[in-house]
Amino acid sequence: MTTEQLNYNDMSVKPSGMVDHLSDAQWAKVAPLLTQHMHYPPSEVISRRGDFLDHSLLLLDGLIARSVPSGQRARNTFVALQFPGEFVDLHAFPLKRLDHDVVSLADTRVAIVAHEPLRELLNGDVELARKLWLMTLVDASIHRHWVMRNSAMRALARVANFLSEFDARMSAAFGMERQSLPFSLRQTDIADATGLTSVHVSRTLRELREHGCCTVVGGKLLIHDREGLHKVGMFEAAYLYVPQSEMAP
Amino acid sequence: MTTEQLNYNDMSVKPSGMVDHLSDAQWAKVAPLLTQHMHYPPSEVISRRGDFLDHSLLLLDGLIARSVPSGQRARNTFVALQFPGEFVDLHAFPLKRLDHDVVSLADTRVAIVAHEPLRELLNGDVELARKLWLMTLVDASIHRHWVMRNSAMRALARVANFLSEFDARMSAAFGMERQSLPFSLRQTDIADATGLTSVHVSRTLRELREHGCCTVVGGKLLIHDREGLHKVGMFEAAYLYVPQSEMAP
DNA sequence: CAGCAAATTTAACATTTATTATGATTTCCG
DNA sequence: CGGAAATCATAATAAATGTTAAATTTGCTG
Repeated sequence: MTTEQLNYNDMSVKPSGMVDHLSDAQWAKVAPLLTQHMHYPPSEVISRRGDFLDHSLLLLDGLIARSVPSGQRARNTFVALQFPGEFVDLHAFPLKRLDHDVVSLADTRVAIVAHEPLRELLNGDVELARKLWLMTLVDASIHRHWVMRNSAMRALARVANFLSEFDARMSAAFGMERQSLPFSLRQTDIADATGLTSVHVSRTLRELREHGCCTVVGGKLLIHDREGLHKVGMFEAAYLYVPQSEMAP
Repeated sequence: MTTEQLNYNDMSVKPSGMVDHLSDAQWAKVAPLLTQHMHYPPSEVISRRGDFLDHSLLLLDGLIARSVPSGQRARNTFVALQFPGEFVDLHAFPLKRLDHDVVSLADTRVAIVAHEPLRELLNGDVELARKLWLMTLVDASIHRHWVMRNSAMRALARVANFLSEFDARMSAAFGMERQSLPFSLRQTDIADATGLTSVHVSRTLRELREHGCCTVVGGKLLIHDREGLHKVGMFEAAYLYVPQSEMAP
């Protein structure tokens, strides 16, 4: 569908996105561990809460949610989304036990990193180990932002901020900003991610549309006015710690 | 703010709490780095969002909030609390730049770990480095729980769950469960941590009192019915990854 | 293309939580 | 001990969001 996909098939080329925190030399050490790929259709549970994992996943293409049972409703709550070029559950390497489900939200391709060879690699490369540590800490920074967003922002700003983050992280994954992004989330998924009901998400998206900010339609997110969207959502990207090479195109 | 120089012996006993993830031998390596102590009165800003840190803090006594400007209101939002025996901002070691303020919520003592000697120590001890990585990942797991709590639980369950976590983490810090805990949070602090208004927190605490679960009064949290409190708050402690020695007394 | 299932939109209404304001209580200091 | 400031409690009201249900649209599959 897009040229970016071609790059991901060849693991010798470092994907854009989070793994851009790694130098080319570091990527050259990690890539040989990514021998096995998997493909999932949307809405597949890839790993389950409570599982003890002996491997982690690098997301190559598609979209993944990290999901926990919701406090009171029938739905789930998304505690994180992962975009192409990001590790999905690297925290399972030190932590072992998973505290959330891993669910595909699109046609999704991942590469598997077994923990045993990863341990050996990292034992011999302190700098690389620190980079991987850093990547999990960027995840944590994003978690903190989600706490703020879902605790302290009203629906309109909340959804605008969420979509701004989606846009920014997709831009990092693509290596460029776009006016039209693939968007495989349903409104119930936006609801799960923002702590709103899907009915209210529908109302809120209409508002954003009427504001002239953006439109979600037909599996696409159309950004009409990025600056306006950021303003409504009070969006500032610092918490994403996007690597340098992404910022200067 | 006051400074104290400590000798090596004061830190030779490993505190309870999060650092219990370390073996005694590992603690013996970390303790010599904790030469400088600081003391803060309540409501002091210890580090600021945007700061580039060359050190991290280990909380010895008191309570600390990690706080960000709130999305829309005049208040702040707490994205994390740290308890004695926990590192406050160890993530600043790989990440450098702080994305939140660090604020004392009680009379608070911390030990300072400079990053430079820490780097040298960790370069020579892969296992220890992995343990510190793990500690920051437990923080991240707690962040995810906060996302769920503040996104998907109603006020009563939310506050009950929050107080259950407070109890559980204080128990880990003390090395034992208590019926009466020091509780230096004001109702506005609970509001900042749960994404409610202080007025609604007041109502909610009354409800918990009337349920016979617990009472917050006079700087103390009195647990009348721990099981009932957990039930109202749907609290399950797995996400805290409390080290073994804490669980089996 | 028909027909079905899923997803979205809309409306009416209910509930939860926020806001504002005021009085009561506690805490802190001199 | 007294008085000021902070904190907490409560009430009345407003606003935001949830709930339920039905109509509409979309997308998919045969």
